Amino acid sequence: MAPDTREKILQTAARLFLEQGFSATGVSTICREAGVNSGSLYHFFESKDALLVGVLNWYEEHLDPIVMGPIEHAQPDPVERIFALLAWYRGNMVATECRLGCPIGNLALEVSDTHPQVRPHIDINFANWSARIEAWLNEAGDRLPADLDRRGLSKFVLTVMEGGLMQARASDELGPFDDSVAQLRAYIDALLERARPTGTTQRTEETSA
Amino acid sequence: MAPDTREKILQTAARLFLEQGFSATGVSTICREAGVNSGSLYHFFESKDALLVGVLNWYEEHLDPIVMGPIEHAQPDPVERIFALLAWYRGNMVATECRLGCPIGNLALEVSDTHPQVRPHIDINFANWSARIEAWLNEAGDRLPADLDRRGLSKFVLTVMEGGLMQARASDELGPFDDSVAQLRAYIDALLERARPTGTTQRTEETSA
DNA sequence: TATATTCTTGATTGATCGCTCAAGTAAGGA
DNA sequence: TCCTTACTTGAGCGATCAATCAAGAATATA
Repeated sequence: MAPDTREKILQTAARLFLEQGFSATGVSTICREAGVNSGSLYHFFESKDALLVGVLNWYEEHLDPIVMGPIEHAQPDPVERIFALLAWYRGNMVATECRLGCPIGNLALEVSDTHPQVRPHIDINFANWSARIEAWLNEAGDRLPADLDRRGLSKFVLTVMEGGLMQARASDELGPFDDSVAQLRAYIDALLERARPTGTTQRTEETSA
Repeated sequence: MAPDTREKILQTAARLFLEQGFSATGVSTICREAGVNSGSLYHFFESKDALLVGVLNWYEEHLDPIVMGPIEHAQPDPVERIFALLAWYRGNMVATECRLGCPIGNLALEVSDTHPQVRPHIDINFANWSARIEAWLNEAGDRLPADLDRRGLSKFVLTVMEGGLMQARASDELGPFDDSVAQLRAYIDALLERARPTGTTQRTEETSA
């Protein structure tokens, strides 16, 4: 009968780190918003840094059930799934008026250098994300060129997502994100075209010969 | 005969914000490392936030003389210039063992939401950066398809740079950055190929017919 | 030289920082 | 019932935070 105090602390900290950043968020604020005393927080986490690791583990555990799972279920086509995922992040930016962005990306730039013991946990989150993209690319089989570096392309998709979100937040406009996704679409369309047997054309999905 | 105290403060603050982040850097640390008393700092900057704006103005003024200018001079080909620029950032990452990254990108994620009066100054830095890329793409003329969205592609190049640096820092490896640049290269190669008159081939630069 | 302005000194402010701890309550097993 | 462990309480620790200010030094103009 473990209390949900720990979970409440994790979710509150995750939200505040996303809204304000790690350094700018005080432990006292986390306690107040979680409705918990500092002694309880330090019962479950030995330091603010340990709490940050807990938050990153929380994200690692919830990527599939919250993000990847629903998208895989909603979009059967592995290539379109990539753009459905990017559209999911776009939807978050619309809902927040170009705020927040990606919690892992934010922490990556804030603490990778200063907290070397935390960095690997950020790395794992990114690795899991792009590994799922790589699996989708493999699922696409010979619709993509045989000599394509699918692992490299999977990291490229993450690059596009993070870089697009960054510029969207900086400009307070979705334009740069949409521009980036459009360029990625053009690139992947060119890859699909290159892998297509000569003499065939395709405009909508599931058309062959 | 304005003293160089202000400049010393700006450069010290820029370095510390890059190494530690904005929130994690104390004003007292800036003063100590700049060899200045806090009263002097607050004589030139009315607050820590105003100092941050000063740092962003400093970056805006130095992008051309420090980064873009030398690269334009060293690489005459406008398309190769893009990859020379990316190689310049890669060189910084090699020199710092995958630390620091881009100072503007770091600040973009840390303060865009919490300091709305600072965000436009980040936006300007990004806009200047991608505007230069756009000028290079225009310089490439009909080597690129006429219907290409060159402004969108210029933002895409910034996306690739920032996303690649982020993953390089998170993984402590240049791999994801190199992967991303390689995918961008493949995309731009495809664009060059598409714009090439039929019946011609090209492998090295400055070859025609 | 006289005067005004610019810049520097550095101690000090109240607030907040991450964190501790002794005491107390709750819950489970025997 | 007794004992142990798990968890909570909340005041309080020393340190550091961003920022202030009265005083003085340096500099420029006249």
